[in-house]
Amino acid sequence: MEKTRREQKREDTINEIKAIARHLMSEGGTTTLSMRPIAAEMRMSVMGLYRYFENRDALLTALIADNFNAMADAMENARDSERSDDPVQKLLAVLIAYRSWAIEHPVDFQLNYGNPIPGYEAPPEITVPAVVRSFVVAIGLIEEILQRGLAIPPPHYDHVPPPLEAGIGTALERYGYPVSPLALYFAVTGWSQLHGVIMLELFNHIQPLIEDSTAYYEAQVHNLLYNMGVKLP
Amino acid sequence: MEKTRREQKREDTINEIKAIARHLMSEGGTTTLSMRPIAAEMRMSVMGLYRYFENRDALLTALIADNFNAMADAMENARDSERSDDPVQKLLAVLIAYRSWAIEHPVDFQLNYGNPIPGYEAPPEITVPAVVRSFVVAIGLIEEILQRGLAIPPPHYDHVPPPLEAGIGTALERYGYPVSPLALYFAVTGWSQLHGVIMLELFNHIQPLIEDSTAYYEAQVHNLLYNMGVKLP
DNA sequence: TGTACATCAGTGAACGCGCGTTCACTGATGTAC
DNA sequence: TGTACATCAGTGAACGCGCGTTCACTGATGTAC
Repeated sequence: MEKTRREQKREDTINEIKAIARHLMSEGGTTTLSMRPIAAEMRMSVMGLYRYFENRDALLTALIADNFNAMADAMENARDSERSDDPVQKLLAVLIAYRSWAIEHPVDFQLNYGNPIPGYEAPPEITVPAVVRSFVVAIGLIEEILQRGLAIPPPHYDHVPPPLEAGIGTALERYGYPVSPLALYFAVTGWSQLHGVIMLELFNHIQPLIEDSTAYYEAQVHNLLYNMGVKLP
Repeated sequence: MEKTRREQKREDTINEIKAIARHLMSEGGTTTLSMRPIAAEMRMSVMGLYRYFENRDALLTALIADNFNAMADAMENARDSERSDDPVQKLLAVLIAYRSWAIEHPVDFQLNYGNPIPGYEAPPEITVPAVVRSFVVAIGLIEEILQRGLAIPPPHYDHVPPPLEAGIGTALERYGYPVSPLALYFAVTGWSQLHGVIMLELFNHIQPLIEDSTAYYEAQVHNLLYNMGVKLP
């Protein structure tokens, strides 16, 4: 079914609204996004916007959903376009792509992972599947690395710490993803470690100590893999 | 010199304003703090507040300075009240105290490390010394651990990665703190890793995967030390 | 192909609200002699 | 100890602004016959 002119124009307008919203957030922060400046920027009355989004929260939800999907796209793309078949190389590419996306889209990353917006809560049925998508990319590669014996974790790190076993088990059941508990544990560990690097960089906290934050992130990624017992070239 | 009744009352009022500001931020977020609700909560006219803080930004600055100092207090206190003389035990206590402070003061932590507040920038001459204080606690213990040979870092982690040497060197000169580059590098690494864990916990991102976030944090702290080559009991 | 009608895009005034800050003020507390 | 004065705490109206959303509307685009 082809798009009518009207449908096409509608889609364009929606994208324009989103783009302007992102731009305004880059200047005024994510937590104070408001409809009126968007309308002004578009040379349109405020109420015109309500033809496209039921209210401000609906616009936020659309932006957040876009962001999670774009991030997952970037990660999947990094995995699939890595020349080597080595899952270690693929994982490296995916983790690098994760930060690249965040640094190239600081406001979008902030909208998803920064302060909650007062009075707004993202509907889980929208966000959870999108988050799971990007998580699956990393965890799939970790599982493959473990199964193929490409990593030999040291004794203190070759098992899920006992107090965490229950929680990890519950999570695996809930999302029904067939993967070992250790792979999930490694994925969470890596996520939280790299998340900190990205957040500190995004808000300029780490720059006074580290000049080259790209090199710093890469060093952290290498540490992560070394500590899992992966042999890097 | 003793405080007059008036001075004492003034101090009390300032503390009351701050406490109410913190409470309001815990409900409405840090980025939308405003003067009028504070005044309302105190059953005072808005303009009364301006006797105590020149404007909203001055109030924010005071809150942020308090936070950094309280955090440094908590860390110094953990170091000094650790029974053992072992710097490894002291470092463990300090790192645990760091998270405890964040979890017990989520809004304060968010104010210092979360989204920047639109239109506001904390004056560095206030924040930098306060941040340095808490950094010094951790890095001093790391340096002692290294000097006393209590940690034998593995080959991939016993030196600052070459692309980072320059930046680390500059930072050491700037702050004039007599410590080895490797100690600073370890401190930054630990900071960024644990920062991620805390941020994800604070905004409820990690809870679906990890039930016991205290145990998770402790596992991360142990990993951190293991990877530095510290022998833990 | 032409026309009547339905749908959609966008307008503009208004409501009720909240914001930081200004200004000129009143009354209470402290101080100097 | 008493009094005149200075300082401080707090008030209340007003300014000019921005916000999300309501309502009733006009004009353009598409569709059915």
